[in-house]
Amino acid sequence: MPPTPRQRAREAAVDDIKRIARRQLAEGGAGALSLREIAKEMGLVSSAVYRYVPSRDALLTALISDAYDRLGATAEAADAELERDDLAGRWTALAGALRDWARAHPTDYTLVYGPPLPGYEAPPETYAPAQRWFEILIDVLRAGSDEPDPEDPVLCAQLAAVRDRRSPGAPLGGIAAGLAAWAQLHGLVALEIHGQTDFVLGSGAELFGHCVERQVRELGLRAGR
Amino acid sequence: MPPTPRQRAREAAVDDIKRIARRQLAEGGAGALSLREIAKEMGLVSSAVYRYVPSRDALLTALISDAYDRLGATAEAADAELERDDLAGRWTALAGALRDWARAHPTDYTLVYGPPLPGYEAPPETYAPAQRWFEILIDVLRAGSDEPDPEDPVLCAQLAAVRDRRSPGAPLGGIAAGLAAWAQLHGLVALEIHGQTDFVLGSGAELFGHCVERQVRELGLRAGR
DNA sequence: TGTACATCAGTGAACGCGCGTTCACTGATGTAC
DNA sequence: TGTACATCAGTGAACGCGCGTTCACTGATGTAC
Repeated sequence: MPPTPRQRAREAAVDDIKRIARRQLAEGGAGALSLREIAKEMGLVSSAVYRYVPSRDALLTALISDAYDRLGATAEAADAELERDDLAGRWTALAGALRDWARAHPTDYTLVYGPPLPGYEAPPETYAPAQRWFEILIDVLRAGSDEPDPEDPVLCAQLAAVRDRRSPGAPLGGIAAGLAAWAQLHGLVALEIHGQTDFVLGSGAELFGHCVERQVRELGLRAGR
Repeated sequence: MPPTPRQRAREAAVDDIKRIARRQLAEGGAGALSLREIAKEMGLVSSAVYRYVPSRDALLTALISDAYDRLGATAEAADAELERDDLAGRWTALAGALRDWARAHPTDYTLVYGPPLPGYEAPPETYAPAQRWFEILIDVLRAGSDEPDPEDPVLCAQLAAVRDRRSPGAPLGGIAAGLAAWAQLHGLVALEIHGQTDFVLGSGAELFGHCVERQVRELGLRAGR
């Protein structure tokens, strides 16, 4: 059954609310999210938003959950365009998708990977979508690399736990190198969207590309065919 | 001339204000910094804080500037304990100082490297202290590494500019590797204090140590003597 | 096709709250002669 | 050493503001018979 006009209007209103809310977050941080201001911008009286959103906190939760979802979807779309065995291409695409998405939506990136919002506890239902980008990364890593296993026994135990949960059979050295690369990608992206690479280099694109190339080489990821 | 009792009392009051302010930031983010609340905690009437601090924004500026200063001082202290030619040791110490300081003062770390505070523009006088940690890093890197120069001519031009400003004569491959390592350290620290590595590994210490060891090897940093 | 009723969107007033900042003031602490 | 004056810390009241949320309401849109 198709949605009734009322349902469509309702969904459109909720989308409007979220759109304005995201803009508020982008412009003024979490403290700037204001239901009253949203109502005003929509030409509604302040209490009317409560027809669409139960509370300010619930709206924030929805926005965070959406952000996870969008990053995951972007990553999956980028990954799906490539041959399964083109590991180098897939890694490069995933890294690029992360950077592009973060630059296009810095606020959402900060919601997902940045400092946790004070007084806000992520509800359990956001855990699974939170990990989609990471899942694909681990999937690509499954090919392994020829890095030697780390010596630290504590680290090896931690890595073994990650491996057993996500990627049985992969060598520990590869997992370690993958996590190291993951942290590097995050560092590059975070520094760039916070303006630190601009300050040092003028543009973050080239250093990012360079690092991704090195990662592909170091992780032993091969192009398919 | 020694400070008069009044001056000492004044400085103590300012320190109290900053201490409480830092706690507020840690507990509730930038939005939670409240002059009224500070006054209340000090047993003062709300207008009395204006004897010590001209405005909320000025207090915030002072806190950020303090944070840069403290990180710089911590790094310098860690670096000073080692022989000048013990490059491997100095790099490891700098990395460890960054991580320890960030873990001990996550709010200050976020002020320095995190998302810029909305509506807040860093005043020019904070630029210089902002770079102290980075300066030492570049200083250690001066020894260079045997990484080949990057191929991307745009990146090479950017790296050359950094080199000419900070470290004349260093090979471009070494600068690139140094910046890549810098981003990785930042990524590891940021992910850890935001709870992401805990989620994946349980503890970030071991992966951090592993990565720093690899960096020292890759950057070709030698122990002195 | 028409009518009775339920659902829902939106209104307008009000609640209590905490905020940054100003201002005229009191009284204590310092300084100059 | 004592006195006159300036500096400074702290008070208390007030300003105007925006916020989240509740509640009883009106009127339009849908649904069941």
